Order: sequence, then structure tokens, then C-alpha cells
Amino acid sequence: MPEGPEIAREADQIRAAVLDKRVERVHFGLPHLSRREAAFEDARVVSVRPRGKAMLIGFDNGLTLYSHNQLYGRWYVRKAGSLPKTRRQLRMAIETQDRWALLYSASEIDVLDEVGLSMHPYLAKLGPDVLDPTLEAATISARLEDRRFQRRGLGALLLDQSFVAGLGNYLRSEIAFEARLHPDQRPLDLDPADRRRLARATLKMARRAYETKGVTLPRSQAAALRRAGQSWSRARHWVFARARQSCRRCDDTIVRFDLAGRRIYVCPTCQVLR
DNA sequence: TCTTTATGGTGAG
DNA sequence: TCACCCTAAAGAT
Repeated sequence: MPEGPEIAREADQIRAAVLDKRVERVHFGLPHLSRREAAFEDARVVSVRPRGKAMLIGFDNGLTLYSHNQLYGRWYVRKAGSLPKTRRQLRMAIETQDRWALLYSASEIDVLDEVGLSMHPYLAKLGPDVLDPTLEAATISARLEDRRFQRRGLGALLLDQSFVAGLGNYLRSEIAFEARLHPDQRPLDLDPADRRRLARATLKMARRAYETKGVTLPRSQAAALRRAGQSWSRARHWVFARARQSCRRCDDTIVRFDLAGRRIYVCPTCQVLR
């Protein structure tokens, strides 16, 4: 179940496995794509880049493989000839002499040429990538003051891929908590200092999640919780998926509600609407 | 075995 | 805002 940080980690694995290598075969599990396999004969992988929550794998034949994992797609990297033990559906295989990159379950897969890439409806509307190392908090702050974004609650904003690409449902809860802001808060009603705090929290949570496999708590705090007997799945987040549990900062009870069609988690004491 | 939920996204109204 | 799509796994029966 992937947000930007998870996709970026998968990209790292795929890159290490197949970048600069000639493919022996590209295979598609979706019938409508099988006739495109021939175009990849003898092609070489020239780029592996995450864009928002999509994966773009470029080849020296001018084509790019686009995929989006939605809620359920999953990449596996294996030695050539071995398949993961899973009951999932194989949807795409990039096979080189020594390594295979295998995409399971995903249904959003496409073969794009340069024009198709530049006009792709999902890619075209993406905002700056949250994991782009050159992205600065000031850029996000400026976007919070943009007419397009300033009047919407930040809970909805953080899910909008045209605001910042790569954020998803666990990160929005964690970012709002880290910034000590209520998700209904509109950027328009915030002080500049609050907007800067929100911008910094956005980068901080996403980058930490990338570095520590989706853990948004500080590494030492997550480790301490695990030593104290908490399971790995329960010792990951400040508020996400912690309804009716106590806040790790103030001990009030975390509440859960629906916002923009998804569940969101909030500490009523730490995140007061102003 | 059925139902619900999920770290996602689109299009209609 | 809502219905709906996609697929897998967890939960309820």
C-alpha cells in the first residue's frame, strides 16, 4: 500500500537491479498490452524514476513504462528465473540476464512514447515531488499562499497531488500532527510562521518515511516502543490508525473521522482549529 | 464464504 | 460530495 516514500524505495530496488542493463524480455500480464512486448527486444533500461506515486521506467528505444500501484500493486525484485511466492497476478516483468523486476496486482500500466509521456493525464497535473531533494520548504510555503490552494482545508490539500505529489493518507495525518494543525484549517487563516511549520513538517515526515520504511515517529522513539513490547505495526506513527489510543505527546485520546473521503486521525488537544 | 477495509484515483453532478 | 473502479487481505459469520 504505497505512498510516495514506498514508491521511491521500490524505485531504488528496481534501479539497482536493472538500470543500464539490456532486457531479455519485457512481459505484460494484461492482454491489451501483450502486442507491445516486441518493441522492447534488445532495449536497455536508461532510467528508473518515481513521479508522485507512479513509476516511470525509461528505455533506449524511446519508450517509457508507466505504472501506478494504486492501493494494491507491488514490485518484487528477484534473481533471474525465480518468482516470489505469492498468489497475486503478475502484471509486468522486466527481465534482464541476472535480475528480474516484477510488478504484481497493479492494473494501471501503460507503454508511453515521448508525446504520451508529456500528455499523460496523471503526470501532467502533479505538483512538485515531495521527495525531490531540491524541493525546499519555502516552495511549499509559497504554494500554501497560492490562490488555488489557500482556501481549502489542509487535510484535503495534502491529498491533492497537484499541490505536492507523493503524499497520501497516512502522511497527511502525520504531517498535520507534526505541524500541530487541525486538518480543517485553511492555509489562508494561518500566520506565515504556521505555514512555514506546515511546509517543514511536510518535507520532514515524507523524508523520514522514505528513510525508515514508512515510520514517521523518530527512529529512537519507535525503537523504544518496540523494546517496550509494541508490535512493529503499532509503533510507527504519531496518530495514524491510532483511534481511541492516547496521544504520544499529551495523552489525550486520538479521534478518527472522514475527510475528503478518507479516514483521518487527530489529537484534539495538540491540533486545535484556530 | 461473505463483507469490509485499504498508505489511490476518476468522473459525474 | 458521491458513486464507482481496481485488487488483496483482514474480519465477520
